[in-house]
Amino acid sequence: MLYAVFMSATLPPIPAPQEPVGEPELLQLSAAEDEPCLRADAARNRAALLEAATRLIAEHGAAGVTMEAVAAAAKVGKGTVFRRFGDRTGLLMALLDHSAKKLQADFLGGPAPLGPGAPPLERLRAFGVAVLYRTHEQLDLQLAAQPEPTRRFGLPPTRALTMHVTVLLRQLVPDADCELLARMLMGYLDPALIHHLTKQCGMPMDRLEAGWVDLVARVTCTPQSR
Amino acid sequence: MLYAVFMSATLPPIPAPQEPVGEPELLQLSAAEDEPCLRADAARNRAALLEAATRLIAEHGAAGVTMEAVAAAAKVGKGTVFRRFGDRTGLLMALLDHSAKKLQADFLGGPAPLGPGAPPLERLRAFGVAVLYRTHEQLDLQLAAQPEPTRRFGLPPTRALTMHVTVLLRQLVPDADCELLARMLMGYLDPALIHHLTKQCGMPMDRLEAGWVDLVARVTCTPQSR
DNA sequence: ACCCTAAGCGGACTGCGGTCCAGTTTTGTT
DNA sequence: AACAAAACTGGACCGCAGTCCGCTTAGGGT
Repeated sequence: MLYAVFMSATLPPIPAPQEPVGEPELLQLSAAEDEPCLRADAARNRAALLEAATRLIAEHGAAGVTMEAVAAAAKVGKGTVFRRFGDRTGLLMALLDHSAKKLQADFLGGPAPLGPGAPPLERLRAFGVAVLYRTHEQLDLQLAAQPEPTRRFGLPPTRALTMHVTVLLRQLVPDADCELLARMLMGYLDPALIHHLTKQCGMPMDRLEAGWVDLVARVTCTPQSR
Repeated sequence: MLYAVFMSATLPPIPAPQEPVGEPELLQLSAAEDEPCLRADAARNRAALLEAATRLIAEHGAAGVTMEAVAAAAKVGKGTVFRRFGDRTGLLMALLDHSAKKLQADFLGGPAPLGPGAPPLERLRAFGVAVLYRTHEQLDLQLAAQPEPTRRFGLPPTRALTMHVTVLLRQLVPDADCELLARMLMGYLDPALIHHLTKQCGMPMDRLEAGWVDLVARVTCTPQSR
């Protein structure tokens, strides 16, 4: 289960500080393909680093993942870690990459009700529930991987999800401001919020799930509220 | 305009790491009253620190506010800053304290449509718009003051706002899960989101405002969508 | 006016994220 | 096989948030 992860890449080798674009642009499905084949040794080190990070998380929780520790555990210099992943957040996101890709594949081409084939409303419901549980499973990692507020919404994975929701919404409520609505719905799925509601307020997941369904119903002005 | 700010306190002198409570508890209006009268010198230093911080922000932006720099500018030891404000976030939040208190007073006891006296729906609309613009005015500070994800939702100011929305919602849609709905609506007002939409996507504030009104309409199942 | 104690103070110290660059390895070219 | 450019490496180095602890001082009690 691990090795697939180690081989998939997310970030450009040297992520030049990319200026955010003013216009929402076309869906950038596979945000990867940024790795124009690493040099042999680099690839090896990359895998070693991800493996080390995984081990450290398992042992000391996501909080215990120090860049220096990961470097040491992978028997590699600190600079190498940064060169490969840009920063701490980048490393952690690389660990989430596998599951992110899978989710994306599921709702883009997987079986109904998540994938195409089901009516939009059902897909939207299923989407929220799927994200909800995925996030719940990986809470600590998701939280630790949260970048500084300024970048939170610009990252490829988030944008892909938001875009998907936007598209579904456009089918359901064509004459609303679907971009805003989508952003909003995504807010409900924010890892930090899920953490707060479940861990700090003690809400069970069913309630969050029901909340999502209800929310979708309200936003789309569908009946069946609760 | 400045001095009122410097005199109002927000944080307990030595903020013991408070465990978050499992139960949502009663509205804790004035989250202050935590300062059981500082010693004269301490109060003086506190004011000096806030003033220094304000100056630094004006000169170098919120990003340039280093704890050491603030301490130096206020001619005070670094330890003093931390003792007084707990951490960087605490210091920045103290700077926002004044405007937070004002907002709170406005919707708790101020004139309609924000305060009591207007029907709940109007109040809710007005509330969102008010928060929207307040946040927009202080964007950099608000962003910089954003705590780590784990604490984002537990802080007194946020809780007060959420509670207010919850109460309004209960009047509007009594048999919905108003807590979740409120949390959701608050998500739309997240400083990070506002920053992203306005600064990175170039949306004008009117659109966000319209988005809020529409959102409220949908969530409460009121007509007048758009 | 003096003293005693708790509150406050400051700056040395630690740990981590992130940068830098001189040196090394890989890979394509002739 | 030899070479040169490009890519990668490692660890010294920097700045900042946050901690710690011995010293100072305010201010109530007598």
